[in-house]
Amino acid sequence: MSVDWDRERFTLDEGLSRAVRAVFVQLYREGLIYRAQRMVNWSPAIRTVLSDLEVEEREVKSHMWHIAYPVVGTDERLVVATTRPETLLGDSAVAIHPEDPRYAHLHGREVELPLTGRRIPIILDAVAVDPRFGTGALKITPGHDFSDFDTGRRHGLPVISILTEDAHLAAIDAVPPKYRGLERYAAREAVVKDLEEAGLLVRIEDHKHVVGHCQRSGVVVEPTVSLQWYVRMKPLADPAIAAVRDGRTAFIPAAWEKTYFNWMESIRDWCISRQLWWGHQIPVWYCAARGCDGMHVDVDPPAAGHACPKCGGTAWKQDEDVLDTWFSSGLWPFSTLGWPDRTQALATFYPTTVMETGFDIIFFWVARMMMMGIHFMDDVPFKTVFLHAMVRDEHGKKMSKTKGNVIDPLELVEEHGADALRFTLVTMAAQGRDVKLSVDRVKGYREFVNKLWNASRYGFMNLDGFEGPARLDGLDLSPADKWLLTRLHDALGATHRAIEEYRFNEAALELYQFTWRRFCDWYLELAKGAMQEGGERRRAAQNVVVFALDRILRALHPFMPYVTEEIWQKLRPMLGDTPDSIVVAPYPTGADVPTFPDEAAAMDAVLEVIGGIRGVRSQLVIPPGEVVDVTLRPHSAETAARLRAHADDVSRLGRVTIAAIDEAATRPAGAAIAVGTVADAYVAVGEERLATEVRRLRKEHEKASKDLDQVNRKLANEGFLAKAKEEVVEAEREKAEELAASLARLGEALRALEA
RNA sequence: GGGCGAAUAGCUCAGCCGGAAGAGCACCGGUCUUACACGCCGGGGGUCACAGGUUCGAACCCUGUUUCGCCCA
Repeated sequence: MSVDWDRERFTLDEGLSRAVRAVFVQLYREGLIYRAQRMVNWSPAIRTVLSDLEVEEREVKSHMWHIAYPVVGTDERLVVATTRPETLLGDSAVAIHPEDPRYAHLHGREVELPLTGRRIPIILDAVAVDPRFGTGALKITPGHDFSDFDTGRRHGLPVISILTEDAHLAAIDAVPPKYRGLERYAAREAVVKDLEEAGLLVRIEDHKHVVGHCQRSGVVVEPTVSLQWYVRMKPLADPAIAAVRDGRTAFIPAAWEKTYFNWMESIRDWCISRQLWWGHQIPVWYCAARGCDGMHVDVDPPAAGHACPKCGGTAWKQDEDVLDTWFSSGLWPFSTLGWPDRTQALATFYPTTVMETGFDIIFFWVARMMMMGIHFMDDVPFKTVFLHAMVRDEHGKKMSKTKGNVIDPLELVEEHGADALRFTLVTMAAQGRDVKLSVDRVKGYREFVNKLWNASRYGFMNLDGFEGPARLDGLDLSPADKWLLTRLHDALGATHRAIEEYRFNEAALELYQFTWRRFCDWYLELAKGAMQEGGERRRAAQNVVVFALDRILRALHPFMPYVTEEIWQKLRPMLGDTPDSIVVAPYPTGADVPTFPDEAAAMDAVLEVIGGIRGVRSQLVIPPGEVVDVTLRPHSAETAARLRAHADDVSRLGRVTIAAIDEAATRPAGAAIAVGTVADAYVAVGEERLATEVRRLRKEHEKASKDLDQVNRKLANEGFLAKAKEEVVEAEREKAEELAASLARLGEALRALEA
């Protein structure tokens, strides 16, 4: 799968722009777009309104100022608590709870608004006022607070906007001249100072509260009343909810569907106009005649001489605002394919298959594509939404420039390589979890890249005289070859399945384990024998190496693109007919790799014996340079035959000389005993090491004994025998037999040594 | 305040339909064996946050608690 760059698009391209206008006009005509005067989030930094989603709530340490408002006609003072003292200049009322006995006598009275000389009413409001919170009295500033705006509407209070669009105090009657032109925080200081001097500041408390910040600029958002365009969301959201509920679109990981539902079901209308200089200008033209509110809403501007339906005027002025960028992004799945024209591309590619993106824009983008796609195309925009993990810093924090905790991927690439970084990200991106990027792991996987390179190098070094193309038929494949091919088949199958299920980390780890643990650690070591031997054995090993490398490289390519392409290009001459680049080579599924289950199992037995010998050597501290005698005692004639066939491999990889392979062999003097499930190995370590060997065997004996007890307890449990699945019981029985046999031989070995 | 998720080896993380715990790094011992010391061989290390429950059997399912993270108000 690769990118079709011919289809690269920018949302401000002409075609997409036409789609945006067409959508706006249709939604307007359907009554789904409307214009309204409301309280909005205003960013004084970039001087535009923001949608709810663009506002980031953050907890900030601030203060709660308690301010006394003198009650008109009495000596009393009504104390209100506020986090924004400067906004008192725009207060329209003070609210108390109608049933609060403390204030019952104040019903119907007025207070004098400090610093202004204005009088404002005391109103009764059971919705906004919680008598248990603070002083039970609340200043109402409908021009600068969401909740106060609603309260103001309930009581018909005037809305006073005291701030300019860059959050300075405005030159209006409500604002005393001395404060005009002050920035909002400077105004706060001035107001607090003046209140204190006037004796109206009762006290200041420390207070933590949540404040909206502009996502883009970081400044505190200013709630402001203004006239904006909105999309009515519910009629669009309902079908989009249904589409996910009935499985027409599925989220992976599925847990995100909850997030989607949660938001969609409590969706609010979307403010789409923005006061920015760039973007899609709103396709609405207003009649320029004074006092006329005629409008022209269309894909194209009014033609010359087009008369206003209300006043007959012919002068028009387009709305200066532009649309929220997500408005055009929401059309992406069909606007990029030529909509509103019914193009061939649209017919071919819509609905699309997979949408891959970050969970942080499920609301911004995914949900809106769903809504717009269903509304305008009558079908979902994609069948699957795959949400990848998000890379966080080592402490799990979201990286951000303002926090300064960004790990620059280019630096990591510089240090460890692009392949290592990509592979690390894939292995760490388990479904539903975020990635805490660990540099140590990148280092670790860089070594994997290096390992692959060296393994290939070894392969090429042994290919002199090899003609190609690599093939598996007509060869005298050794058990080691067959073992490798069988394991390759399984690994590729497991990898392929994992990819199909979007478990990319499992796919990558499967290939890592196979490549390093099986291909490099075992097969290439085993193949050294064949390579040295020459003849047919060498020819078989060469073919298998080339065949396996080709599959490994192709399978790893999506995870380590550079090194795999580099090596693969060197391999190509030995592969016969291939595409020019690994990028377009078919992805291996393992289906075409032959398997030999019996030989593979036989080989595993041989590997177990080698492992046993190595374990004894290492634990008794016999240096690798020291080649020692070993006598093998297979537990069956079958194993005996296998070990004879692989005697060379056993001696080379175990660094031993095989003295005998005999089912009736007994321990020679001075030998340690590697007890295995298929064979025991008597390793000549010398009398001086036997004391250590006794300790080692005792430990093994103890462990086997403990394991056996556990299994036996299970098998003695009637509930287990009655209710567990048959194959589980059978597996436990086999385990018990194996352990009992090992235990017996370990006991025998110990007695022999202790005698 | 509501919702979602996490807690597993010293660190970073896997662990599928419930059958007795895995990787990478780090650590310890041995080793420059003719692809690779960025390597090879071997080893130690876990009360799966806590408390209950369901089950023959729980890291996994249920309930509660604690801590942390994210989203929404």
